[in-house]
Amino acid sequence: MQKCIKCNSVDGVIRSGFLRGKQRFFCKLCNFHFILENENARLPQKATQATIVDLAKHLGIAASTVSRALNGKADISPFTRKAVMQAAIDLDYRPNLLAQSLNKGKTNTIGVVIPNVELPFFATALASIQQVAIDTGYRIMVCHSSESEAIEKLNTETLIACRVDGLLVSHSKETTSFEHIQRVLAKSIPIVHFDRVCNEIDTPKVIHEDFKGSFDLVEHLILQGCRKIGVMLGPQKFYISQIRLEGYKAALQKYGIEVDEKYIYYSEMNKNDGTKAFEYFINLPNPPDGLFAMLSRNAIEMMVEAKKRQIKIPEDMAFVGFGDDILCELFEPSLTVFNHFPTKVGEAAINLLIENIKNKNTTSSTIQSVQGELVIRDSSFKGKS
Amino acid sequence: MQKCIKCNSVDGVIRSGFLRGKQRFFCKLCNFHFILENENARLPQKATQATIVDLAKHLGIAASTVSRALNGKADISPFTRKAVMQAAIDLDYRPNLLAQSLNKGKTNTIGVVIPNVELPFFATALASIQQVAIDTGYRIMVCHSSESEAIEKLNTETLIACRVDGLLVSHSKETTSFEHIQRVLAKSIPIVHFDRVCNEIDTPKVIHEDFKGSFDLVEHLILQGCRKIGVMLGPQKFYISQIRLEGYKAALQKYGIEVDEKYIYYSEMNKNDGTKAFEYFINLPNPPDGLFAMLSRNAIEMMVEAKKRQIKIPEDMAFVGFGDDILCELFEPSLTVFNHFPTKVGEAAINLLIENIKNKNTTSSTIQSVQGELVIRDSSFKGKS
DNA sequence: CCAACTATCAGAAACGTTTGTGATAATCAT
DNA sequence: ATGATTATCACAAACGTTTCTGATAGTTGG
Repeated sequence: MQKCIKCNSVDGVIRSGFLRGKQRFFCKLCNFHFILENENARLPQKATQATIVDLAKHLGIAASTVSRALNGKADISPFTRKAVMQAAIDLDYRPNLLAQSLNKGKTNTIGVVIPNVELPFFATALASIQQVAIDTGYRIMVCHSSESEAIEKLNTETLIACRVDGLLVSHSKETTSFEHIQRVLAKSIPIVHFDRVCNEIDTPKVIHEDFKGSFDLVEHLILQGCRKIGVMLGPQKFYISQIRLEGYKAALQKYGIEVDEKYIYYSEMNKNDGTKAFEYFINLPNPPDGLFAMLSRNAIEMMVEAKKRQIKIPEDMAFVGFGDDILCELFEPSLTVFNHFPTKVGEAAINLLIENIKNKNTTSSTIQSVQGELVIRDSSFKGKS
Repeated sequence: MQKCIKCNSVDGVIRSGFLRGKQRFFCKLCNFHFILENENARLPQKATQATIVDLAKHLGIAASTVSRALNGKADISPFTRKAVMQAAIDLDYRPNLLAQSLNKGKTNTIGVVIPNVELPFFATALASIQQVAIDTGYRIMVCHSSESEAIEKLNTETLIACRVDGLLVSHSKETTSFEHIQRVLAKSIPIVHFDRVCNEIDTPKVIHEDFKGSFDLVEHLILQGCRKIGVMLGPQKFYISQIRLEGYKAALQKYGIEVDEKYIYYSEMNKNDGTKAFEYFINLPNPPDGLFAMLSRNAIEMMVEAKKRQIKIPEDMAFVGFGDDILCELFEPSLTVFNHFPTKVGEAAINLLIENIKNKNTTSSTIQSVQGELVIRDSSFKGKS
């Protein structure tokens, strides 16, 4: 029925079970098990990338010697070393980082989880993170969650599956459960939160002055004469929303202004939410004379609406936003903002993480706050100081 | 002198060479070589991450069985499979992607090289690339070159050292030599260029309509009555600069307008180069009545300068730019642009790459052009059509 | 000249997977 | 009951490195 692939005889061949879905045979004559392979399974494979073993064979020496020569270890004669180096160039050898990492137990790679690269804050922070990483010999692997909790969790899994040495995390706006972070901690993988941190878990964090920035902006509005100050926040559960709201309230309290819930507007931080927020505020029985938006983009969207309605800025209505941006500077009127220096935040975060990777003593519960700066511009400045 | 670490005797121990800088000993009694270890070298290591072998030991079966059970292969009894699955949960097992990739010879990872995430075009393109990657089961590893040729080459090396399955490349503005790309090709690693492509090497490319976009913008200016049209480009050697310049010239030619070299300005595409360019143009003996900038950010910088000088836009001077952006839409006057749809470019690029990874038949020299769209706004529209 | 020492290298194990092959006990058919 | 067949698993090799251990030939010193 079936020729034995070893002795070519037909007589002794019997069927012998199924292996991975395929019929298996057994030749009683040569005492050999086999399966019929489909022919094209064994294509030549064209090994394109030279390995250490290739170098070793090429030179007629042991692979271990090649490795030591390449890595500049002792125990190698100058002659051998030179030969190995030359062979590496000739064969265009590149070390396989996968194998190296597997062997060494570390990847020299840092995983970065951010909600959205299209937000200028994260783009800039990311750029600075990458720069520091390069300078310190690390690679980064960036995942963005597109503001989705599910994707954020997926990304975290992926990164720990890739065995990154550490994690830099900024949560999506909809993230409310943090088991994925707990799991990272349980495996004692160093992690640092930045910007959108999670206050329910004890991790090192780098934040900016959310409270102070918010406070300063609102105080500035008050000093410019505003008394009815509206605030546009992100989602209500969102940690940053809460902190910034506290800053807002504190400033009002300092000047004896009562907090009116009607002046607090929560949003999903989507593209045209500023427009919606303005609609809301302007239709209040007693519209605000000052508006503070958590994202400066939203503040600008609101100003666009205000200009459409011939509202004078800043006289009739003043605007301030959180986070600086080229748009804030170039828009007319230019927007008063609290600059939270994304570059500094990124740098602080990765430096803290690298430190934690190196000294395994997991100095957690460090909280670094990056100093920000109030930038007063035309959208709110009425000449008072 | 030195106690043997095996038989604890002192008599038979002699020095025997140096190994990696450390004194080596030999015990003649137990015929054993050894080196003095520093104590803290052998710290417990606290293996935190469970492996397949851990699962196997825990269940008292072979590692291969565990692997097959986890991967849903045949040959596993339902009972065993269930036990393995449960153990995987109990021990919080995560497959080691490094080991998997090393074994399989592929990483399911795509390397992305971009010049700068802070440019809106690349941020948006990157977001769409990541989305497609997730949907198709790939990971991406992003490196940005910060517009530096050296870093770009470094990044390319890193990515091929990580054994990515394919490469998505957009060159830095200063890249003029392409050996690093040649090397990638030599190793037959699939590669796709997008946006800032390299026309000297035969690779699949995804571009947008640089020529047509440029042509349309300039033609639009002409139709609005402009006759002296200045153009602000990137570096002269930069491929995109050349193509867009050709579109500019073609439009002038179509309407019988002579090309004047004085109206061509090259820049480094830095932050305030728009301001410098405007200084240049406005100080010409015969200043332009229309300005076309290769980056819309630069166009807006020029408009800021123009407004400072009370120049009426678009009556006295009209502006257009390449690439759309929220800033273009919100700035006043809003900027006429050629939208080149970064999302589409990113999607097309990664789809093309994945196709090339799967069918190894390297269908190179494919050039896909993503259709763009002229968006006419206030900065140039004078009522004529 | 011989023991002690040195420089240089080879071999093997390990990192965590996947997969090809062989082995065993149980089941089936006659 | 016995030989054919099946289901299930174990074992080992392989991926490309690094590193530990041991082996060899050569060198030194008295």
